[in-house]
Amino acid sequence: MDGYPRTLHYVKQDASWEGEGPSHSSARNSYLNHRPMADYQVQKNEGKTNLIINYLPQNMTEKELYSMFVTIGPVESCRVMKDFKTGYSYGFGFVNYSKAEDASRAIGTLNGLQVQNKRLKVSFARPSGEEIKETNLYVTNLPRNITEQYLDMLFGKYGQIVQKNLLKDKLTGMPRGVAFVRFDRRDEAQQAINSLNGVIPENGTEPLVVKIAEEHGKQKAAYYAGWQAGYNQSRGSQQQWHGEGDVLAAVQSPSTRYKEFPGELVWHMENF
DNA sequence: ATTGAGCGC
Repeated sequence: MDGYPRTLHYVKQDASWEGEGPSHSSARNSYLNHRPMADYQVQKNEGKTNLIINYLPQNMTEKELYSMFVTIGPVESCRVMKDFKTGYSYGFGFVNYSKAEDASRAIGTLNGLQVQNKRLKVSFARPSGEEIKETNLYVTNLPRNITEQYLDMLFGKYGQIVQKNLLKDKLTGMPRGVAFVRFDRRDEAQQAINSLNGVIPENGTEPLVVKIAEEHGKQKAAYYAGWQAGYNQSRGSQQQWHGEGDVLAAVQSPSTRYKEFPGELVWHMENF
């Protein structure tokens, strides 16, 4: 028990929330007309100043984030989470207000705001702890005729699905039988593993494989993207890399990488 | 073999 009531309330929300364009439907289902919001976000918001901002555009900086949120009120600190070495943004961040009323107002006015190709999600940050780690599941051996609705049916009964991504073949557009399902809490994800791993679904023939998604895969992607950005910048985008060997060799060789990608910064009022 | 980015110093 984390001390928070699990009852869900319903809060009005723009019906057409999407993380990106039509081809990216992963975030869609979590943001239907009435988005469930846990009690602690509705009731116990007195004294809460710290917000988590999801679906930041890839190139949004801390300074830009600050500029956007300081329009509501004084900001104590502001950060975009990035790969430490490359500076590659993980697409989310935190804004801590000086006053709780401003945090509430920021949710009211900035949640759902379209910024470039993304729609920001603004909500109260939770205290970090074990119960909100390892919530993202990697699922394989799904039936090839799988739909998002069926994914919801399969996984939805074990907890609140925050986000899901049904992977499709790039050429044919057909489901690959692979999906990611992110739950709100660790125990929900674990319950889904316990109940569904090794189970053959009604319209399937193979036993599902359900496990915690690897998170270090993204480190490599960040490295790759960060290196590519730096490389293209210094070479005027004229040359291409040819393979992963080239990338790793370049990253590991002595360079000014750390100057080009200073890593994480926290912006405070005194920076302005 | 694992996406885009939902919990950090």
